[in-house]
Amino acid sequence: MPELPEVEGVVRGLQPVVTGKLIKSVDVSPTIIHSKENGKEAIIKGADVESFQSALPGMAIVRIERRSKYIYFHLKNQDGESFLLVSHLGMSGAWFYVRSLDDIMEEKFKKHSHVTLHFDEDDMLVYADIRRFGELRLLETEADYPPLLLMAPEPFNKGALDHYLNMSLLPRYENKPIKEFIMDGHVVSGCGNIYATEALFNLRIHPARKVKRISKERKIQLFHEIVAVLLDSIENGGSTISDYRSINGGAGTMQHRLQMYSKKNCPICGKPTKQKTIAGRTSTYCGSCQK
DNA sequence: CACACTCCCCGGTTGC
DNA sequence: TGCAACCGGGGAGTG
Ligand SMILES: [Zn+2]
Repeated sequence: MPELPEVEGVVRGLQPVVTGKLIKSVDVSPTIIHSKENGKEAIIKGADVESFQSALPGMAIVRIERRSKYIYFHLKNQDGESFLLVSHLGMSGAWFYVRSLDDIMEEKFKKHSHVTLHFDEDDMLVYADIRRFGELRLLETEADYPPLLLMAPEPFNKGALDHYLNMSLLPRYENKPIKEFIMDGHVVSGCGNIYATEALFNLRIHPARKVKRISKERKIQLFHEIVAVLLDSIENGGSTISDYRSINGGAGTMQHRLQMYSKKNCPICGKPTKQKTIAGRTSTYCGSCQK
């Protein structure tokens, strides 16, 4: 599952190879066309296939950046007008920069290639998504899709800590489990199940502890731990678990450094770890070490 | 208006 | 070998 570090890895992989490319045409898989015809918002969101497909040709990719778990492709058309192609990888999305679809080595991704941006006959960027939880949106600005404006600041930016502390005092959050709180994209950008699990374990905080039962000092420590874990993961290329792939199917090594996520035994005391569903997500923790 | 709750989107994986 | 249940990021809809 791509979280902030994994998306950062994808963006760093994309930047040198597709910045400056001019989109000549766009292919959409029959599967997606079929779903869209049945009224489903399959991958291509907020637009029908035809308008998405006809809008992109003639646009150039001028810049690529990560914002939370989203990839922003900044585009410019021939008249110099700016657009934003926003990509979220969902559970199983991946980008492949290839000469042809056959260059996608893993069959399960090749089989689920859904959107192809063609730059030339043998030069293309392919979006593959096994479970189709990902999304692509063509906007003029972020404001065209208001949820983007509600995302928490980037965790590495000044202001992110204060934002998080302020949110922790709101009625809607004070009774929430701390794990649900830090995984909420309106509170912290880009922290999903893996890194929330790690940060809480590293600080010995029980994932179900209520937000209001954590001191300000402890909350500050936790925020800094989340940042530290995210940075460590970025340095290690992210965690390659199940369907996450970096660009062109590459793998990270952070999964080998995880202490608690998907572990059977606690690395501190050796007792079997516990599992609890918090906010609909499986949460692994040590019942002895985490309070 | 704020909040709580449910549903949906999928297919690989798991378990009976 | 078959098949149903399970899982999950995050928006949208309902009450
Ligand atoms: Zn322990």
